[in-house]
Amino acid sequence: MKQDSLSVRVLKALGHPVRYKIIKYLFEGPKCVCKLNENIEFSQSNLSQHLRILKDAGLVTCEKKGLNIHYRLSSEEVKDIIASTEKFVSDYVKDIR
Amino acid sequence: MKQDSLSVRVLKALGHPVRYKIIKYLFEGPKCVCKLNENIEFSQSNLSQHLRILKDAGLVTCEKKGLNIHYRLSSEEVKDIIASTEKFVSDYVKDIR
DNA sequence: TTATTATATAAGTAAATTATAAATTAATGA
DNA sequence: TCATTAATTTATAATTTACTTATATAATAA
Repeated sequence: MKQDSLSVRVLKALGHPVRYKIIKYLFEGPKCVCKLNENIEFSQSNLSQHLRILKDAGLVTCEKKGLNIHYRLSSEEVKDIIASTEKFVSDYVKDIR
Repeated sequence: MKQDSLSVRVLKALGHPVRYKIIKYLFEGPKCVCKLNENIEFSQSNLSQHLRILKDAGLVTCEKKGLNIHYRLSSEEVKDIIASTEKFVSDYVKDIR
């Protein structure tokens, strides 16, 4: 049941447009916060908080490089979660609204 | 980008302990609401609202059978989303807290 | 037709989440 | 050392979500 609540945390972390976008952007490889910030429509502070949620869920890790901090997917398996979700959506979810 | 927001909706729907539990229970096959209700610690009304969120996300469908309503997974692909999440969690997420 | 059962909806409220702004920390360079 | 830059943390306001209670709907049985 502990396992389940960790899964819920992961899904919840992914279930927000900004965090989803960050994760997909990290598919390309590690990015520093300043780079991520260019793609986010909100404040840098807000980005930082979303990154912490992703980190707490275990989805990303980070590494300091001088003044910058580089974030990356913690595992290639993160991509599988996104892939299965997108597969499901494109096969079964009709675009109502 | 519309595709992405549907994916976010799916992930968000799954990212709640009650809804996650419902989905996993439906792995066994279709269940009527009264049966689902036995496994949920909250009110029937609350269950009903969670079911609507799952339905709006396209994760479940329902069918009336007399007085009862049976819910089922809309697709076997829903299981893949859960499976990839659990795989990730068991491989990479350490059990802090 | 009336009562009963199963489920959904509505309205209200408490709790959680999201975003902003301001303050703080840490690394680097002058 | 002081200033600058990158990022985090803290506080808080705004919004959203979750749950409860009460009410409504729809199918069936009496």
